Amino acid sequence: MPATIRDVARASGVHISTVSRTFSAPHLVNPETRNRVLACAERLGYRPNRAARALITGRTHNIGLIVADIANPFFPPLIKAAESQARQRDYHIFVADTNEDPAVEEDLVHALAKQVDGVLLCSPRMSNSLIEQLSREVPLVVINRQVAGLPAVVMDVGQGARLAIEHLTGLGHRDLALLAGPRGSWTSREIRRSATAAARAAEARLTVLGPNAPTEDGGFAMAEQVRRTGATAVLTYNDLMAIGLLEGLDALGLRVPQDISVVGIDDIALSRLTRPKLTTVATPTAAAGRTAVDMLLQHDKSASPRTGRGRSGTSDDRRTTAQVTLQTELVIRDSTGVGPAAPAHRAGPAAAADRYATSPAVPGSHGHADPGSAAPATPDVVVS
Amino acid sequence: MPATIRDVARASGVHISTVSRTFSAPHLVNPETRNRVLACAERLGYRPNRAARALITGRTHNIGLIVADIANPFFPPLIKAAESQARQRDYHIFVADTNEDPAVEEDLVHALAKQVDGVLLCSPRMSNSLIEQLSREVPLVVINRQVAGLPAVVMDVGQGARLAIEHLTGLGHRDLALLAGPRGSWTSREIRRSATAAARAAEARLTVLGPNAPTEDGGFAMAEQVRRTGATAVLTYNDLMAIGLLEGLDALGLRVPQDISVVGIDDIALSRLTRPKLTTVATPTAAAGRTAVDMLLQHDKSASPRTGRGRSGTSDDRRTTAQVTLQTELVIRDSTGVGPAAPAHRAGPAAAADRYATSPAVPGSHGHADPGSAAPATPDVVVS
DNA sequence: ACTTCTCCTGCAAACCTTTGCAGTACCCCT
DNA sequence: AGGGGTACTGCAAAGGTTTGCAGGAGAAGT
Repeated sequence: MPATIRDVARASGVHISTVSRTFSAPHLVNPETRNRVLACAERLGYRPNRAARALITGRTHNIGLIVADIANPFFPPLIKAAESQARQRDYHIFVADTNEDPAVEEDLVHALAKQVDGVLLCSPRMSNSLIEQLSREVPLVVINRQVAGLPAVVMDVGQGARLAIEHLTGLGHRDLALLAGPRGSWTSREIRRSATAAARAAEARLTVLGPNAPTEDGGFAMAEQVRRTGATAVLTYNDLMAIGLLEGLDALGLRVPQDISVVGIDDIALSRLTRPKLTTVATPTAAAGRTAVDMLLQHDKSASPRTGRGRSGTSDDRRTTAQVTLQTELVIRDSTGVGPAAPAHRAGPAAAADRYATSPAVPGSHGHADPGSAAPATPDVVVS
Repeated sequence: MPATIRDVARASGVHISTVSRTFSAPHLVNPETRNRVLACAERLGYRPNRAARALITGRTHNIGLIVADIANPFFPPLIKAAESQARQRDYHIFVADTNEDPAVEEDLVHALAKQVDGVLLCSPRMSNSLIEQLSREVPLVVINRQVAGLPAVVMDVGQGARLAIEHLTGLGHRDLALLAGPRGSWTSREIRRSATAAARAAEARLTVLGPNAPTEDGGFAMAEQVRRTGATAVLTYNDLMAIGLLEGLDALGLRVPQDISVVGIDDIALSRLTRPKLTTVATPTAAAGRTAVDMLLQHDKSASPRTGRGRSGTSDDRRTTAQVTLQTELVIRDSTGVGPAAPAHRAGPAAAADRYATSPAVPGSHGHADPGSAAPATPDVVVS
């Protein structure tokens, strides 16, 4: 029913190749002819079939973006950044959600494979070997994970976790807990590794609890267990869990930060709205999205315009597969306070602020977060 | 570089059609042959090219889902519901975000057109005529909008707005304000229409402010203007704006609900976490997502397997294009209280609760929202 | 032994484009 | 008049798959 190139050719009395050129290389066709063709196309409502075009050119001008859970506020900023970056380069982004399920993840890569020029794999839960295998099917860029031989952009959560632990031990906490993330998460492993090391260095005890669902519910459910560890400070895999934990602790009658301190990771917009405001590790999600798109597109210059004269030449120009690491920083707000071993003259949530350079500029989105006219509005303290 | 059907055929010594059948109609090929083919395919890492397959079958088994703003918590539940429904029917969903920009919206429909079997257009900002035109290019189901001749699923926000206004006037408010949504939003028009009528019926004054960006910032920015209207109660286009407004009013030193009442629309998860908890109109987003997928797939049975013998037959089986309307309900929490004209013996936020049947069951997601052990935990009051 | 079936496989057209190559027409120079 | 451009257009192959049709082989029925 929809008009094809042939219909337009017939209607305007030219060969289909001329119609094709009218759209993909207008300068090659006589202005007069071109206008006639365009008019017919317009009249018939013709649009080039992108699937057919992709079949022969090998380029779809689409990018797939697979995320673990679209409902996690961590992802939207990344998605939006990727989209705008892609749009600038005349590409479109198709997003898909895996529900944290590795099987769905694999399935989606296959589904996207031939309809996109590459896939951005965000926080994948699959095994490394599977990812490598899939990368032979479609160009891949992984985000929040390192896979040998694949381009990747990771946020340095290891450093962030270290900062968080140092912040807590600096406040006098000696008994720490870590709420780990989901099984298969590279990020969770990094956090655990780094937090463990930092705790050991500070001679503090660290209990790791998990794996857990990286959601509010996941955090809420662990409140009781956290209490049982006797920890006076907790680091969580992400902000959502921290927020759930906040609620859970509240339900248990524990006050934050007086009885127990909580630190999240991600710095989602929501973490500024909780009571108390959440101390957290800020990750540069937007930058990650942009970078990933750039890496994919750059690596992608080696198009395959028709098979040409066969597999001659050195098609294996697997140039240095870059791995970009983005820095993180600690944003100190109100959910962390002094611990039992703290110097006596210090007290209150913000007591530790003076240990660091005070740069009140916080890179977040909501400029109005600290209205200024209302409560004292302690500015965020940022450590990096 | 990736293996094609021809490679597999050559390797297993059969014709390509046999390979094709091995994958798309296994029962038609001798088990022995089939195994040989499968083995070769496995060895070569062959995967059918979905684009090529779509070209000839006319079916991609993909569905496009276009939303206005993926960062708005309203959408993820809808997306997830659509995804799981689609997955059940062996379809994949590709999501794209328009940034609230009608031009991007149109562009995306074109980009998706030939790569999906249909597009779910969620809260479109385009003109009706443009939508109709696009619907000739690819099957469309619109969500949160009514377009003549197109299948649609809408949530009855009109009814919701009416309930909200009646709730407020019932509490004794006589001066109301409405924070409208973005230009081009059908939902916003519906709300406005219905709210105006309800206010008139109750002989209350209603000031409409807008259009506004449907975000926290959008709500925050209007606090001052709301105050200037002298209204004692406000209804907002969505929860995000209501939450922003809450912050804005707080910054102005106005107390909610003592000085001013606020009602949102959507009942996003976040609205249960604000202080005070937000009174809001709950919309059945998940059901909408599921329904939309079903409508698309059902309307889609009329596949076009090859052009066959031409345009014979009655291809114009444009069967009754259904329009489904989903009910909404009012969830009364703590952001609404009595107004100046209220009976004297009533006071406090929950004072109006007894006016309605008290059904504490709220359909939301977070089962732990009311821990029970903590504060009195007033259960949500639901009106529908 | 002949027909009729069933089961399997191959052939080739079709889907909608893009693009290298070749051909035509015309103009400009010398 | 002849040579060399330039500007445009047509031809046909190619991309990877599906599928109606027909043919071959063997089994079963008469």
